Amino acid sequence: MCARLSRPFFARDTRSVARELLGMRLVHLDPAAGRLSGIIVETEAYCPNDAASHAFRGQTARNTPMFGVAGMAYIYFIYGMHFCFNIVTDLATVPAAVLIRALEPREGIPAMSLGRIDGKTKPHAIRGLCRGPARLCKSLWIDRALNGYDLCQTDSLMYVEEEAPVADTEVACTPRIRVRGGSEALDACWRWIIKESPYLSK
DNA sequence: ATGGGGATCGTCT
DNA sequence: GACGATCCCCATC
Repeated sequence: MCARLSRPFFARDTRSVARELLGMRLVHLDPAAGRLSGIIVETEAYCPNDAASHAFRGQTARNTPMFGVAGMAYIYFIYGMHFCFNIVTDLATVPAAVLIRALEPREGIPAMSLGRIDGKTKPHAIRGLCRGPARLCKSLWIDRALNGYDLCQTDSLMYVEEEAPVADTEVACTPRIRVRGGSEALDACWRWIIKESPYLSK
């Protein structure tokens, strides 16, 4: 119980990692907010040689974490106001990552709601706190400061905790949300969900 | 329940 | 200079 997923878990085929992350617990021990966590219910794989991946056209300043070590956070800023959280996978020389798209909120729910209050955004019902990649970042107090953070250090403040595996019968895969890059990238079923979860995006 | 548009800025062409 | 691995609000049905 309470084992943290270690680097070998992430240093594997990206699609397997995306599938097996379902049901695991993402934890952030935020110095100000305290212990925040949720069960992963929706993921997307961004694979090597994937036209929809930020790494597809080579290394740049933004995507540098994807070229780093498996188990690192890759956090990017999008639409001028949102962050999205990925975990780097596969081998160091083959850039790939899993986007975490939705969580079932578990611990620190009052602090999650607090994190959403920025003067513009209204408080959310629990169901909406982590439903979507940008919403879960906001609720878990994840931002630019954690870009490149290693989730696999023994004293890490952000990590994935092992939970009971989710059976194949509870899982489905679909095309990814809002990606570009040609029919192969559009059609590939590289988004994994826990079918009956009420906490999915979209 | 569903759909359109605005917000807002870092990144790459 | 364009646009994005998004979200929220409001209008309409």
